[in-house]
Amino acid sequence: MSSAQHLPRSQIRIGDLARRAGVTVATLRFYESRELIFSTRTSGNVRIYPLHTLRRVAIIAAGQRVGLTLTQIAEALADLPKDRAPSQQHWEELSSKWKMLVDQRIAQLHSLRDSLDGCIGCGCLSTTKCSLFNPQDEAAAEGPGSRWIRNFDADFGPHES
Amino acid sequence: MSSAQHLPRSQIRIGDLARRAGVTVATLRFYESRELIFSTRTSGNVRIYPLHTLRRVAIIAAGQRVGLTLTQIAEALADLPKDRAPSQQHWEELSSKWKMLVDQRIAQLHSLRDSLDGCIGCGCLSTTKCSLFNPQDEAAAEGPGSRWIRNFDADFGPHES
DNA sequence: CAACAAGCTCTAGTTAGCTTGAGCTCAAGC
DNA sequence: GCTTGAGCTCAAGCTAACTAGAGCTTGTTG
Repeated sequence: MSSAQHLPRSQIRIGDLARRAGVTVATLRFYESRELIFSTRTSGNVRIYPLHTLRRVAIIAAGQRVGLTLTQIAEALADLPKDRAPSQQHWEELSSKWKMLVDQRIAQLHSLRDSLDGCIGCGCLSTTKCSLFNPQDEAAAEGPGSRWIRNFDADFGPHES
Repeated sequence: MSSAQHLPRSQIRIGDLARRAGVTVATLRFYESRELIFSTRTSGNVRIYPLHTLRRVAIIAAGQRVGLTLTQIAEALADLPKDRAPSQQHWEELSSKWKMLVDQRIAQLHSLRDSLDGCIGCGCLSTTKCSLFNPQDEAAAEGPGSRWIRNFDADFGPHES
């Protein structure tokens, strides 16, 4: 089971896929368990991936870069054919969608930056007055670890400390 | 231990703090365990926070919005006085630093978007030519290949701030 | 034929940021 | 004097995306 001499060029075993895709074999098995990629097995139960899985893994990485969770990526990938490389049209749809998400995220960060800008001179940090603490851009809480600001319902009261 | 009649206005119990800050009491206790906020105790072991803790919590939320981890936020907060509200200068320093981080992040997203832009018209999905997919694939030849995606976010960290 | 590399499954651990729940105390009100 | 509500501690659980390790199989090679 070492070098893939007997495999058609269009197929690849997990170790080679991992090396070429730049992830670990464990990650690939994990992706497979999450149904992001698919394999067949040899008689000896060894995973065999179609070569274009390489592309799928690349798309997964791209999706993560965009800020999507694996679940969201899985949904996107579900629209792609499992048995061959995605067509140009497939990819165009996906990448335009993702581009829009990046654009949105950029816009959010711009408004966050503006808030910080405003705050620098201000320093009030008032939950009622300060734009930093009153974002109008309802945000997609992104990943674990980064909750978006929540609504501060009250101000600091009549007697600011 | 119900309504805070007997507390000075400058102090606040955890329940009220939670309500006014828009987080749960559990979260506040968690923040305290992480040394992001501090309390004294009554004879009955009840936490008493200085009122300006409200501001500290607001700053924590702002830091999260910027994309910092609680550890990074704790470092930033360590420069603020524990016993009173931060001065305007404190806040100016903090918010300018954070603004720079947001700017960096925006720049990163811009380059990501440019990659996607390039990819949309291209559709090649070529692992050799496409700037978005450019792992060390295909030219699988070892050697200093393209650094890619996965290290993209790596330098948004606390390293020296 | 034995060694060894590559694969396999399954379970558990990691980090971050909380959340949930059990079980207990304390002070006030009816 | 008992219920109620707010608090307390400690422990465990959760989600995401993996990582690590034990223990076993498979298949090629010297």
